[in-house]
Amino acid sequence: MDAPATKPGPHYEALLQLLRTSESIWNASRVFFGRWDLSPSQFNILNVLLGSPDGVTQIELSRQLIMHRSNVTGMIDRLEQRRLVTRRDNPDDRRAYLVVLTPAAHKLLAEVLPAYHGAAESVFAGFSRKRSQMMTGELAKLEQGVARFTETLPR
Amino acid sequence: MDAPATKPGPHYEALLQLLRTSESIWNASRVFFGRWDLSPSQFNILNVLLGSPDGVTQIELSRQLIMHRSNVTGMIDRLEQRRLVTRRDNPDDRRAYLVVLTPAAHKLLAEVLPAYHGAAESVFAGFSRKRSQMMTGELAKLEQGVARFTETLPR
DNA sequence: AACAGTTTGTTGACATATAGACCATCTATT
DNA sequence: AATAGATGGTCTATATGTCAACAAACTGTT
Repeated sequence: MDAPATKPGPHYEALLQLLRTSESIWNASRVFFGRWDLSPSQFNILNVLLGSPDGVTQIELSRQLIMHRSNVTGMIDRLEQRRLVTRRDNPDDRRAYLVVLTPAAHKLLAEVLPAYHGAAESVFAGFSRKRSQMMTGELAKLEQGVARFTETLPR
Repeated sequence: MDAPATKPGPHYEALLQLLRTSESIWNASRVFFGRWDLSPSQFNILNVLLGSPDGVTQIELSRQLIMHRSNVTGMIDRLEQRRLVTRRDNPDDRRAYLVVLTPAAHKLLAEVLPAYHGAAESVFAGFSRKRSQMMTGELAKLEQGVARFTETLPR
């Protein structure tokens, strides 16, 4: 008899389903962005940069995308090699760069973004706008629950 | 004027929120499982194996966990080094192993699982059971939408 | 039985991710 | 001004992930 001694319950089920769903979205997005030779993570970086024409420091990118700063180094390296971003010197802080999009990246995003929005619509076919809004609210609340929980953890 | 020409809409918002929420759950789970020196991915493998006492082939693991089979090789390698799983020869198919949990892994999971279920409850504090069930249903439906969409993609 | 096509696991190349150490630089306190 | 502490970016080591190519073994057809 080595069955687990605890019964999962609907909260646990929801958690697993959430992770499963997001994983399938992430995988689908990899195929989707592959048409432009982009990874989902690369797209996310470009997307953040689009909102800040004056440039964003790498540490700021790491915060917005919830990744370690050492990871940003390599991501920006590869995007720079592909001439999609440039590291601009920051006169206010000689430690930090300001990462900005190149014109080529703007052109690329002008093509990708509408397709991405369209893809979202297609995935949510059968969901009313109201239902999506409800879902966003629930997920945001759940995210707060996660944050609350994280603070109770050691380390 | 280089603002994006498309308006996102609530479906798009929900998609982004879903990805954000699941990312924060994943990060929280990394800290959580760290107490037992496990990564979330390692836990997921052990969790699947727990449900199949007769063992699971690596390709089957890759399907259930939605990862490439080449990734399973390394994951099982490391889990085997830590003596949490063993590769058992499969008489019915000499290409494939049957991966099974060691007694040590059973012991570990008996400690981790209740804590994990408890963590799920804590994260979902403020959600009724019914609401979580609703959410599971919505997410499952969304996952189907993703699958449908994926089939429309080239490649 | 022989063959073609498929499937399983491994390998190598690479991208993406964390963590820690390190240096240069910034900030605050004295 | 000097210095102590914090911060930004990089580097190394390692884990996790994809993909393509390969060998061994399986399956179905003839």
